[in-house]
Amino acid sequence: MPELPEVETIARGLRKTLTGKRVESLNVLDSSVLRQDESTLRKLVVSRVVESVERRAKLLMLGLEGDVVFAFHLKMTGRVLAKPGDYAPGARDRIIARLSGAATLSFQDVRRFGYCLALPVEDLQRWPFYATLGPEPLSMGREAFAARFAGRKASIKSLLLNQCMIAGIGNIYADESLFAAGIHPEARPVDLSDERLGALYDSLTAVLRKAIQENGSSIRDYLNAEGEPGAFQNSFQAYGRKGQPCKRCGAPLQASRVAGRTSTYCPACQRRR
DNA sequence: GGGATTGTTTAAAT
DNA sequence: GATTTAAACAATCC
Repeated sequence: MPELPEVETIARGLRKTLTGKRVESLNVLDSSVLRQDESTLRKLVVSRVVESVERRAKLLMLGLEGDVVFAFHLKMTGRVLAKPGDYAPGARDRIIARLSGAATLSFQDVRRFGYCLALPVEDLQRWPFYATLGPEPLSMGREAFAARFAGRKASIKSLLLNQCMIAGIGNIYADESLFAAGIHPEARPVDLSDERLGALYDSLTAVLRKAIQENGSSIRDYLNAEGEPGAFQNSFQAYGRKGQPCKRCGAPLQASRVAGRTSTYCPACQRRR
């Protein structure tokens, strides 16, 4: 579930506690979350200082001393938590890093869909997933967004979820932004004016900013770096509200399968074209 | 126990 | 080749 706002919230929390601290040891409790040999990971991570904590798309990226990036993808149920130095690993922990200053980084994932990967920065652009990521929604701008989507014939929902088109959007924020803009998930950009695409951009960025303010959305698994849930799930207008009244017009929300996943929308406020 | 859940990759179709 | 669609996959929950 962690999408852009959740990963951004985690990054902000970790930045405060991990920046400037040195990785003293790494404990791999479940090697299935690795994308490389444990020895390679260890060589790239252990004994390096954490210089920065950033987010790109849904990736959490620790910038390490010596131009190395330690990246985490949380997929559905991953967590990255800042714990005290005496933290004892639990059943969900996959990787534990002990840092100077009595800090522990805990990478948890019940379902093990998530992964982590350390790379020298010069190899980042050779990582196909990273190299093909689309622009960041909060910094690309309204005109660039409209131009990028204009003329496309796939459903707007599938394009919003496509990380090559735009980075960091998942099912929650796709449904919420389409509701806010009054656009049907199956609408095709080719049928939408630049004005409507621009309005979608405004809705999308407003939803993302509000969600970041609220520390993300917690459905069942997401926690921020401090182990606290987010609050944006209390502001959902569409996601997961099938059958409940539209908060704008009162009509019952509908759900259908678009781009292979459940999409919840208001049949009255979000017309197909 | 079957269906739903999700982000990404891969394959297939257009 | 570009674009679009669909299926597959990971593991767990209810």
